[in-house]
Amino acid sequence: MNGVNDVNGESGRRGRPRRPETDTRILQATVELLGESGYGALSIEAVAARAGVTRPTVYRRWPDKAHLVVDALAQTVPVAPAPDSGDLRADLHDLARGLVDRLIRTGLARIILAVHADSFGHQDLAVPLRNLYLRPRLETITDVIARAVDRGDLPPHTSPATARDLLAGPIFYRWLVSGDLTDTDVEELADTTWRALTGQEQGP
Amino acid sequence: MNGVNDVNGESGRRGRPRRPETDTRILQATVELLGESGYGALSIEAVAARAGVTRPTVYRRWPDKAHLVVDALAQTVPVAPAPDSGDLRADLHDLARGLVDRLIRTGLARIILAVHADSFGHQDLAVPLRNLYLRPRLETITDVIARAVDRGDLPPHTSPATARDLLAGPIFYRWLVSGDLTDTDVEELADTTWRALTGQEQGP
Amino acid sequence: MNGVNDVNGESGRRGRPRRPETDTRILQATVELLGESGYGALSIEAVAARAGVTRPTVYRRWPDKAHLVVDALAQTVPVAPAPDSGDLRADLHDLARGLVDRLIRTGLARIILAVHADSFGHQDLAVPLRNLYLRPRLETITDVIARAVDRGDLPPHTSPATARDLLAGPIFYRWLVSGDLTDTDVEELADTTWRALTGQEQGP
Amino acid sequence: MNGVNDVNGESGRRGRPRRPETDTRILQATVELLGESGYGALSIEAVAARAGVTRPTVYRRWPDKAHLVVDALAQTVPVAPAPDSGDLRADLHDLARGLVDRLIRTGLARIILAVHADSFGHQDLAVPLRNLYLRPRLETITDVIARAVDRGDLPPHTSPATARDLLAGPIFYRWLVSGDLTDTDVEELADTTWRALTGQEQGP
DNA sequence: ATCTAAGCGAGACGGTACGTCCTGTCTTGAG
DNA sequence: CTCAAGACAGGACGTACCGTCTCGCTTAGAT
Repeated sequence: MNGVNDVNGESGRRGRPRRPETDTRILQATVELLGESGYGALSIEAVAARAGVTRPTVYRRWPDKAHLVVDALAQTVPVAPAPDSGDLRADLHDLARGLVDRLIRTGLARIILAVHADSFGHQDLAVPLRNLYLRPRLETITDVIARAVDRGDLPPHTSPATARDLLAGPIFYRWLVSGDLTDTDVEELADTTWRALTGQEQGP
Repeated sequence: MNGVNDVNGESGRRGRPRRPETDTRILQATVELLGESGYGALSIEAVAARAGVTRPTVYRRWPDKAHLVVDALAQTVPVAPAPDSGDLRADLHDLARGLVDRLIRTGLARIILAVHADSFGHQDLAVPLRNLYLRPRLETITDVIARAVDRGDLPPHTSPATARDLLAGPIFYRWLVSGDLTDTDVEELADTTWRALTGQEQGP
Repeated sequence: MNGVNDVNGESGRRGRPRRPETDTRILQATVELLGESGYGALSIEAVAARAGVTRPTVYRRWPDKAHLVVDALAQTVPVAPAPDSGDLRADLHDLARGLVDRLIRTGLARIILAVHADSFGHQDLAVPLRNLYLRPRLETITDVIARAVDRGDLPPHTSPATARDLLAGPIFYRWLVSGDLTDTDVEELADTTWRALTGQEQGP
Repeated sequence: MNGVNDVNGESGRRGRPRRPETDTRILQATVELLGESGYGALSIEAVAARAGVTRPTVYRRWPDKAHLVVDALAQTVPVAPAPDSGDLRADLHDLARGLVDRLIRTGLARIILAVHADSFGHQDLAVPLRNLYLRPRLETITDVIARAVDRGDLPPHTSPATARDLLAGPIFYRWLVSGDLTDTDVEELADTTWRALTGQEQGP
């Protein structure tokens, strides 16, 4: 639960304790620099300088750039609360807008993509990324679906995971291949997913 | 149509002409190294060495790693032919399997993701990536949809682009968040999309 | 007499003739750039660019930087006329001032030093440098001495070459080790040499 | 006294200390390569390779080739002891032979000339060159002169600096313009200088 | 109160790669 | 044959980071 960083892992209590402020400053610097220049251009050197810390101090806590970034994302990006208006269609639109506003428009999606691309095949990175970062955020969506099933707004055999992929997948894919995403696009895609899930008369 | 690399662009034919073989060797080396170690770890240095060429020779043709990789992808990854069995469901399954077999299982998807993450905000890179690489490959999917609409297998107001996002989006999204993709997953997601498009009784 | 450069040496009259203007422009550019940034920083590339010519055109005429510079110096730096006032002391002062004004103060001495340092051991360079550049300039001095011997102002066994070294050597040496040379220094050194040659009462 | 290189200069003793061996190895390699191919052809790259060190390690200590070479000369070329036979004429011959044997015949003079040519106008280079390298070596000569004045072998108003220039200047000048120097030349020039200083019957 | 282990800033170090510049040679097409 | 243009192999430039290491100093809990 406490990230990739050991934070005085089980072993240690002897010796001078780490200043907790140092952790914060490094993560803060990481987030700032990610926002300014992206994952590829991020260097440990720059993070350390921005945090007013030396490189070894960073390496004492995180083994490399990727692990550092995962922690920075996990501890910095807030998990949005799951919408619960009682109306599935409204909730889906809410979720869709949330994805766009909090991930795509802020540039976060780009960073996460880069970390993902870097992490494939590195289990020590991909696993924490999924557990720390993704899981709680994905659950926001599956919770909404599960509640709709409970309410009877969706058929009982509806798979929350598949429904989630049906909502978020097309949005990210559209963004990826077109490079842009208008509000109308998002509305339309959310509606299409809602119709697909509920079996309303066809679109798109 | 001739890539990011100028290939003796408009300017003329004066001076010693470029050896066309050199282009090929560099792109070939790029593809090989991408496959071996991914986009992040790719260095121009290594590409040049593998191609039996000096670094300046590479820089004469492509301004940086990203542009080089875009060209390498565009000229190397084959565009799969659009399936045309006459049966939409079969075609969709075919397309879905194709995405997985040719992009995800080969590691290409990971590379494309990395290039994308690098390219956002760099129009000189993102635009060629979309025009040279993505567009022809996306058309394979929209062609299948358009033909199904013509045949009357899909409602006439069906948007090929949206249908495309509905098919490919969930697959990539699932792969992204779970890190893996079984054949069953793919079948199920393709079926869900088919049902959503045709309005068959609901899943998933 | 025609320098290191072949200037359509004996062999050629067939084919398109060389534009003589090109020779001039290249030498001119060389002298300018030498003055601006010295011998070490001079590049054939820059010479060609300044002369509005391509690199191979330069290489067709001179095999390398050193040969080019020797020719540029020989054809550009004027040979000062030998002073002949009838008074040896005045002539020596004149020569000394000339060395300082035309070589040291203009930066030429520095360039010649660099070429010399580069040329040692390269006979194909050192020989033309001495024959084309140095010899005519050294003769200005030995001529003055020889005339003074003829006039009886100096003992008949005076060696013009040694006398020359006794005049010019200390001046250059002083400049070399102190980095600067005041008018008084020069006067004093010239006087010392005059006294040494004529056997006047001792200094310095 | 400690060269152009900081050698953990005033700033302090924090951080991992430099291996002193590294300094030595780099200077050693510099001297060797200077001897093999001269100043112009010397590259930091080659020095680093020969010293078994990487380029950045060299640049950490010296800003460029010229500074490196100045230190290499200063720390490597021994200062010859001043001759003190009690006989001025013998001492002058001794000094002259020393100049030729230790500077000209070893190729050192050529290197020093090249550094000088490079250093003019660069005070940060010319000043250390004079202070570290030249000054102690020039003093060998002026000491001899000063002692001769004390002994009464030279007139009391004799300027040691001028006398020094009168001895060394002609020798270097002769070497420079003729490219060679026989033992007889040197003897003759030293004698000429001795006569000039003491006012013996004239030569040359 | 001392001991001892760790944190930490500082900076050296061997490396790899960067992107640029220049060298000297070559290949083409035009004059 | 000249010449402009420009490709090419090669080599060096000076810089930026990497990840590791060795210092001296500081900060604490354990003794």
